[in-house]
Amino acid sequence: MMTSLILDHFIPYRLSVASNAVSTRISASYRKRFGLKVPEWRLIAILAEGHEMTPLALGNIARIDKISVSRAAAALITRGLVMQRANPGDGRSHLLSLTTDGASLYAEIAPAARAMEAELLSGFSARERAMLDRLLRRIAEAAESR
Amino acid sequence: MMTSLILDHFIPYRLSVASNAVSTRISASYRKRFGLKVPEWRLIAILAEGHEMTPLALGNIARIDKISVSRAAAALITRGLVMQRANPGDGRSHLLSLTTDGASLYAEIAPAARAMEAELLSGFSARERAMLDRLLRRIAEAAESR
DNA sequence: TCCATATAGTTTCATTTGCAACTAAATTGA
DNA sequence: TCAATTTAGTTGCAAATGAAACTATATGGA
Repeated sequence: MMTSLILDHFIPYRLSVASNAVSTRISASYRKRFGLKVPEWRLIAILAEGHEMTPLALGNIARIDKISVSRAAAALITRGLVMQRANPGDGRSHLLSLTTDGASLYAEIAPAARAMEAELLSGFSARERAMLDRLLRRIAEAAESR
Repeated sequence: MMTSLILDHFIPYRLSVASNAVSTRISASYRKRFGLKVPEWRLIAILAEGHEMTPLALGNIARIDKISVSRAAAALITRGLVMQRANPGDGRSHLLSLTTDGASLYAEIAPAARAMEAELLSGFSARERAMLDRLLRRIAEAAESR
């Protein structure tokens, strides 16, 4: 295929193409198999660690803005996957955690997610995976600073 | 910051975070300084190579679906940055190219884009940049296949 | 204490995006 | 040759996203 010189080695473009390709495949799978959107899946994955958490804390960890956290949390609560209780330390927010249904769903999704990742990275050596992980962290950090 | 174990080293997540961070910064800049959305910028960058091209060809190179190509091209034509002529080989499509205004705009944006990329990658060695480029290509290819 | 300001989270509204249906031209094959 | 199918591109409509306004609580300082 023909390629545009400037775009072709332009890292922001490469990043976008790679991210879209990966995200399209994986999010379609979350959606089809479990009825979850990406932000919902992220909240579940974080809450699965077992710590109660406010929407704000969740958003910070998941890198999701507060509006999306609010919507994702509302959807998960409606589905009975997440529950909330009053936050004793701050009346403006609630503490969120997984229900047993949420935990069961996570137990199903997590292996599927790992399998998809493994398939995606099947051509990569352990060194290459680690390198990719580190480079992505660094570039995200650089982009977020300032 | 606290991190979620499974998410933290999950490559699709890292990819999404990095891409969003980079894209947010860069696209805000395209938008503010030149009034261009990302797909519009991509079409311009490709057409700046000098070859007339159908929307289909543009979309394939830019990795943009045909609807977005159509909308981006329409916006660029309205702004007088891109022109079209009948495609002698196929009456269903047109051949697109930059106008002189489009070329001038590109001449302004390209250095700005390169500068932003340079800033973003200022902490990366040449080897690391090349590695990132290659790893991103490979993972996109893996995600797109099948 | 109590007012002013800041923060957490939600809701509303406008914009963006994406799918599906559509038009028009090209291709295939009987 | 001409009907059936495929392909290029656009448009209309519905869903998703994001910004700004809003509610409720918390915090900081006179």
